[in-house]
Amino acid sequence: MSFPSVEEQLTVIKRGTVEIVPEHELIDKLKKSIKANKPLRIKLGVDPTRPDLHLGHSVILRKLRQFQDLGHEAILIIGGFTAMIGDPTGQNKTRPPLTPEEVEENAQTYIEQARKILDEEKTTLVNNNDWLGEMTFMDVVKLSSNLTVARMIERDDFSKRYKNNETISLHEFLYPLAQGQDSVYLKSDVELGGTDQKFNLLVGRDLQRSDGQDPQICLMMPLLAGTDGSMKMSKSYDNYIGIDEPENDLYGKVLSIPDDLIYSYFELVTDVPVDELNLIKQKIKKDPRNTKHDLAFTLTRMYHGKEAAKNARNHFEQTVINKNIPDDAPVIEFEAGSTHRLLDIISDANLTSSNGETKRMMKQGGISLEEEKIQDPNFEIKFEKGQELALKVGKRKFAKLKS
RNA sequence: GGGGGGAUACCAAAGCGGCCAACUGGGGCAGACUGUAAAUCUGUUGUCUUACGACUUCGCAGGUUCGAAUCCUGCUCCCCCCA
Repeated sequence: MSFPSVEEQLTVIKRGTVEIVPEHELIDKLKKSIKANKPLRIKLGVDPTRPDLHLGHSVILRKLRQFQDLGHEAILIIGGFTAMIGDPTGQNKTRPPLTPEEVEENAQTYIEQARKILDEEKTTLVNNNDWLGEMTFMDVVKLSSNLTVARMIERDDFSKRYKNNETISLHEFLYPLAQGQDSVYLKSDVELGGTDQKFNLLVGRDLQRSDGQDPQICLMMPLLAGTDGSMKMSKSYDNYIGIDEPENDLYGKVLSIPDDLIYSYFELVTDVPVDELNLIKQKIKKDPRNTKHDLAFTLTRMYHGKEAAKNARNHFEQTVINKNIPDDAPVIEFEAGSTHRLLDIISDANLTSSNGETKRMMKQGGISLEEEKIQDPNFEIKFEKGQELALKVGKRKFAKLKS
């Protein structure tokens, strides 16, 4: 196996990266790796608490993938043990610990989704419960003597919670230690993480050093902004775009991001080659509309393939721009000659959550049949043979009524 | 160990015996507008009902009262202060 030059590798590695601590050590490691023809061990720990991966997660997974493509060894740690503690990072509450069964289940879901991004063949998968779970209380005591309380409460999240009189459970202090111990155990060369992980990543360096190892490089990626454009993408803010999302939703959601996020999305979550990024920057200025469509297309293509991406674009143009009923709308069949209240049809098809909501939407003009707004809650349809009516509920729900 | 405070709809947070299905903000939904599923503006936001109205909801279980989210008792959980 041969590696690309240090220069070439750095170009890939630094794409979108916020900080490399310290960069010169990374260069040394890369040089040594080339010389010895030995891959670097790249560590990424994931928390199996939230099994739905979104583009925010993909930032870091893609970085790991890039390392794989450069020939390095990707080690994906499922935090089976650490999930039982719960990462305090960015939390203002103590997280409820998970049971081992939940961890196992979530880990499976995680891997299934991560395989869309990683090269599965070349990924070493481990569970930190295998070694952290074996440690004795004495081991933990020794390990924790490496850190001080002062240093722990320096951390933003802890000090904020402390000031606000919010609970900090003692075991939360152990999280960074556990994560750092992973690095010691795995002898990692590089650990990836979001900028919010800096503290945890640095602890790994400390612990490795005190174990006599060459400390790992910490590589921080930015937190991807969510569809609202201000907060980081997160399921709990409901501003996320899932990688499992159906193509039409994926496409549409990407289009809903604010314009000034377009570039960072290209940089962080697409497979567009590095040397095309500058071109894209120009394009955004000239033609934000189409560039954003390109972004939506690229992402849909990455997760669903080219064909699906074309369909999604088509679907968006049809439904959102032209406000038409899409071809793939679900079909509801009725007996010819029967009469039904529109209200009941909508309820039976679960297109709204209650009759009250349906009536409200009717009143507000959100329900239309064959492009005609229906505002009478008692509106009835008498079905004739061979009839096909297009029903639109709100802006995103459609159905075809057939008899 | 001692003292104090709190639990309200998706979230935050008012209400503190009838006018409360419950102020307000966020979020959601809808309409207008737009290159957009963005921004903005407007409306709306327990269930059933065309409507009148009925029913369920304010941590849990009881009680007082013509009437309780509001008062009393017990329980569960959370937080703070002192030690």
